[in-house]
Amino acid sequence: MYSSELIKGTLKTIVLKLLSENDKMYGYEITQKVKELTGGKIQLTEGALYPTLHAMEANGILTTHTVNVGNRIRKYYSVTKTGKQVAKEKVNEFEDFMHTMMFLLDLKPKMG
Amino acid sequence: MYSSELIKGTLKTIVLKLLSENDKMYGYEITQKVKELTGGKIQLTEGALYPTLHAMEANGILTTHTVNVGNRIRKYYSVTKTGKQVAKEKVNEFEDFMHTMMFLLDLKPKMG
DNA sequence: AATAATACATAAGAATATTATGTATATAAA
DNA sequence: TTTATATACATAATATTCTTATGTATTATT
Repeated sequence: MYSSELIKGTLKTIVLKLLSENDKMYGYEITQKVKELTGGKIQLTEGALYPTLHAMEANGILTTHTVNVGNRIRKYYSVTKTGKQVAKEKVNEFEDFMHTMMFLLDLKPKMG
Repeated sequence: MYSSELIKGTLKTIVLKLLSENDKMYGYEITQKVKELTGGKIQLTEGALYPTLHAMEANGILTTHTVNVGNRIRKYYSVTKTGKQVAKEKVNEFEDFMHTMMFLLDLKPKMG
């Protein structure tokens, strides 16, 4: 598990990337998939995930449809056309940022 | 310039890395160095930087000495022995995190 | 019967950053 | 010469984002 501050700001990027590759996923499924894919190193909390999903739906980035599975509710999220664009931009921005950070963190001292 | 949420949580890592490679730097110098090294893509704000520096000093990660340059004050920060260890850990953790994120973001869809 | 897993949601509080404001000197431009 | 920009610190109000806690409810496991 990474320190919480490290992961801040990456939640939307992670969720949008996953959703843009799997045409529908529900909240709990997203948490499990991320946990599985990262070997438990990233565990999304519900308190962070659900409000973010709601916000992205309100912003037209995601759409939902609710399904009853037995007696339980399952709310599937999908990226809209706009959402796909946002997902691409987010991922591109993050990759750019990672390169910048790699440069910064590998930086040799510049004396004087 | 990156979206602000993207940079959240990386401030300490950036500052500690820079300070662990340059045995002393002052706040304004740090903002300028980061701006220069990232081609303006990361611009630390004073409102974020100074409180963080103060906190790290209070935690024994940094030490300071103040110098008068002309009639202006300049407060130099240096990493302590503890701080060097923390810097290494922060950078290592970030590199690990970046690899995890690269994997996640390059992820191919797993249908079914 | 009790616990863990599935599945949603929200509220209180903590942490971190943005934006705005303040002080003050030094330099460059109009 | 006065105005704007750069240097250099600091803090307060606000906003954002996350953690932790709480709540409801079903299903599966021990």
